[in-house]
Amino acid sequence: MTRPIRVRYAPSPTGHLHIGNARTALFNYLFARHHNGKFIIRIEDTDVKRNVPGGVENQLTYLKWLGVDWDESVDVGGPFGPYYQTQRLDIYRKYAEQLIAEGRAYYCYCTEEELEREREEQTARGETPRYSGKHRNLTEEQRRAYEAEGRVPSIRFRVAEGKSYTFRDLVKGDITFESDGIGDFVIIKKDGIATYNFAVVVDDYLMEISHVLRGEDHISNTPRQLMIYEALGWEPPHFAHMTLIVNEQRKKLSKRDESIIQFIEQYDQLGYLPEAMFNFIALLGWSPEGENEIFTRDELIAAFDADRLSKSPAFFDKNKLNWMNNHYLKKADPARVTELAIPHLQKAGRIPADLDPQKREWVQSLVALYQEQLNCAADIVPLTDMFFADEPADDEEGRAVLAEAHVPDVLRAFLTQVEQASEFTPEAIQAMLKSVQKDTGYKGKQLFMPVRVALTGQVHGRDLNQTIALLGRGRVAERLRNRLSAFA
RNA sequence: GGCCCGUUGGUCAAGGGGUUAAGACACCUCCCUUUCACGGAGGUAACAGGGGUUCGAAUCCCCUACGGGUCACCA
Repeated sequence: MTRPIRVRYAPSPTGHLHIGNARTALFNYLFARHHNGKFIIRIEDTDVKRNVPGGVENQLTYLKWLGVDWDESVDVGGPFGPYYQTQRLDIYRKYAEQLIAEGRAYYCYCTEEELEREREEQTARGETPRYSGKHRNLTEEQRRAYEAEGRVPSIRFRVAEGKSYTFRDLVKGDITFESDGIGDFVIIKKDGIATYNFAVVVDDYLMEISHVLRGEDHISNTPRQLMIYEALGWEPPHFAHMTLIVNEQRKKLSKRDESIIQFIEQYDQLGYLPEAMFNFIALLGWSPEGENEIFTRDELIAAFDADRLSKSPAFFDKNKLNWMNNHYLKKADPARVTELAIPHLQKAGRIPADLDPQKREWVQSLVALYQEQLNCAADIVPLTDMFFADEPADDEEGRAVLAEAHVPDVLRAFLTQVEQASEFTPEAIQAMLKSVQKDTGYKGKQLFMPVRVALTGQVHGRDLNQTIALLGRGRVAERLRNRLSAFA
């Protein structure tokens, strides 16, 4: 308990940084930083077939993007390396052999097909599928016979009978498993590579990990790991199993789930802010004391407390994420938001790939005008449709406004002002509308709505003076004329 | 199916024997605003069900229901 705090995030490089993994990494990071401990990233690449090229880089890149940093890993090294499990194979083998020598593990020559058949039979009988222990006590002679057949063994851990294993989970409290529910499990695969349950124990021990914070889906792995700690005579770390993140169907977020964007990279591409993602993810399965929900990274480090980890599943509420990102976006420097928005406008073909200074300034003003409405930078495209369309697209409410009898009078008076204007700034436009009010006698909604809808097609929108200024005199005059001729 | 875990407003989510049962999102009302937003102030609304234990249960225990996780030579 008094040993130094060392925690780790141990992803398998099977894909891009997933929201659930990011959460695990984040909580480990917060825990480490809160306690002035070390945060380690270890790559669990023992399933060689599933490793994908670039998987490690993507994980690290987007962790950095989120604002997470680490003390030891594959890129920065550290005193407990190597940090790729496939570079630690000899270590696992050594401990596996030790277990064999002590009778705690044994060679198993069963083939894939034999095991499969066994499982099917058990399932058919309504039993829990589990290894029968067939090769538990092979004689030396039997072993030689299998070897002669050319069969390659795996190594299985010999699970004790009639024992129970209890651990104190920092989130769930005491959890107990009976060993009888667990069959002898493989620790070294036929290909000579350690399985997850074995490698994780050896590494966590050798890397002096003090606390294991991981997803609740690992609870049922814990007794197996406890058995290995026991067999090797090692003291296990403290465990904390965090609730899963679920979708609106209350199911664990799966990578195939279409309803929720799953990867951090995608949020980056859509123009979500890293500090908003950090804040949002930190609240997934954890809650701070007090009422505030907006936190900087340092505030979260200061506030983080594993005792406040939630027991019930965390729902990934994209509405709330949007609200939170919007909150950060509103406060962000307009220049920064503009940089985020530009690629989206370019991709949509709204603005040229290389912007001249004048156009750039216009885009900056456009983004600034819409900044407080953006849930993410990509929203700029649909929100500004009417600046780029030939004609504004009228919605239903807009059509109702235009049907009012006084509309042509207002538009005509405003057109006159526009044609005579010497400048076209928001201030000038405000003055023009004031004149229209004087000339026509219409004010308030009666005045503004016809102008707004005539120019934008909608009753909702941003500040009218600025909208008109950004539209530009030419387009404004043209739209007004088109509207008026439609009335005629 | 076995084993494990969970269940507080429409949605998240605090609270772990005595509370007017927080707060956020959404929604509604009002204020600000000559339009639209932003912002501000209010409001509606919850302890899955049944048994215990207790002077007292959302909180502790048991059962039921529902939801989830896991049962690999994946991690």
